[in-house]
Amino acid sequence: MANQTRDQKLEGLLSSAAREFAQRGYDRTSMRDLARASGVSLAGVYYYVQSKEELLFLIQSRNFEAVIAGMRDALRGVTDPVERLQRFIDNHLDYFVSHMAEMKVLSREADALDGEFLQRVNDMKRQYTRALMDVLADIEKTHGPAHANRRVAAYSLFGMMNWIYTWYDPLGDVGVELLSQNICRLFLGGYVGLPVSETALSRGGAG
Amino acid sequence: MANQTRDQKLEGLLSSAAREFAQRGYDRTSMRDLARASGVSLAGVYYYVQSKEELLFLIQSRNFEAVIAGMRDALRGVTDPVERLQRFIDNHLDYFVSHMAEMKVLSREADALDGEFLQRVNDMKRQYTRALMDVLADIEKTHGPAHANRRVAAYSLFGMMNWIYTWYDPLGDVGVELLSQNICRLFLGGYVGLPVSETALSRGGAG
DNA sequence: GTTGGAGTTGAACGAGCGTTCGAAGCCCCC
DNA sequence: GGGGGCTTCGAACGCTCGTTCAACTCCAAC
Repeated sequence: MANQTRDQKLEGLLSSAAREFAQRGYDRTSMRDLARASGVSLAGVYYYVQSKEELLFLIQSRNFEAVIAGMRDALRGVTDPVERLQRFIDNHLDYFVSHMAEMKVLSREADALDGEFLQRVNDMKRQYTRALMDVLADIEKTHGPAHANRRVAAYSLFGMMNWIYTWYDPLGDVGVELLSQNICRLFLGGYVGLPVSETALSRGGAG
Repeated sequence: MANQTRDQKLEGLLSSAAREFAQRGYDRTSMRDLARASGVSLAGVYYYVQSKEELLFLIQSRNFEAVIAGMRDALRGVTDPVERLQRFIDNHLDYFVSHMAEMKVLSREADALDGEFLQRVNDMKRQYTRALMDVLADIEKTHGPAHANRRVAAYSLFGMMNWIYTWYDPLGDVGVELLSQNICRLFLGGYVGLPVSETALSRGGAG
């Protein structure tokens, strides 16, 4: 291994920490585990990072920032609301699948942070959620009334997308393109495109 | 407090443990926290339970069993595939919302278990997933070709439903009936009922 | 009144945790 | 060849963790 700059070494530390956190979970992973995994001594880790919590924060915030920046790029100049949504979903899933460990940590260890760290990540969450809800509002304007509450729909879409950390295998037979297309279609048109007024969809008694 | 049977005390322990695990997370919650929360001494907890891990297992398996049993009850005798799906979703969300702490623990601490404990919970997961996929297969038979891969659709639906532990407030202005109706409609008909063949839904280049 | 088992406890154990720190290694520049 | 700032490290600190166990209380049965 040739010499690396300080930033490069921090990057490497973050990346192997993300892998460890994703595999064992944040709390079950010790700083000694991280040291071993990244080939530094235990004390050496603290030269790059002030605390274990900061390590988690850096993983979460850097990747969330990248997702948001990618989303803004992907939507820039696109005016058709449906295409905007499609790009939102594509960006999210592309980034998720190609940064599985980091995004698993971001999704699963959401409330392992405290104080200002937590606040800053939550700010990004609000920002990102707002962006999706704005896209949904545009879609409603052009494609008629929605079949569901906008906020419920937004969180449901995030649920579909983020839940993949529990089951999706990037090396399996479902490629990320198919995954993205499937989720996009599911969200926009449903599993079988059943009209909302369908009798069976009304709730209440069994009759 | 009147005298309680051993089973009732275990039940109470499990219930306050679920609350603590849901709030602080399994790993960050100590046996001393649980003792304090359930009004027993630290050693007293071990009279009812063999280990912290067994405590987590009992929370997960008992509630998962209840969800599965409720689902079988809800589907019994119902033949219309769409209504079967609706009841599957209703049962899942009703139970989830009325047992938020337990279900949050079940959803989030999925891989904190080891060995046989993990295996037994995973068996239930397979069983439950299989049941949903069978319902989806029935729907395809009666309502034409699906707009998405069946496995992806099943996991997406679980994602929508389980993700609620990150955002849903049972005391907020979205009641569980509305939530269930929304998710059911979203899954079956999509957000705005867009036909799958819609040009904007085809993927590929930006053009 | 004594016995015995169920329920409960305080105190302790060894282990592992996150973090710190003084000292050593390294390498470029004078 | 020697000074000086990055970088790395072994060793330790204080603390909390999950778990154990002998001893205690309580109360129904005899």
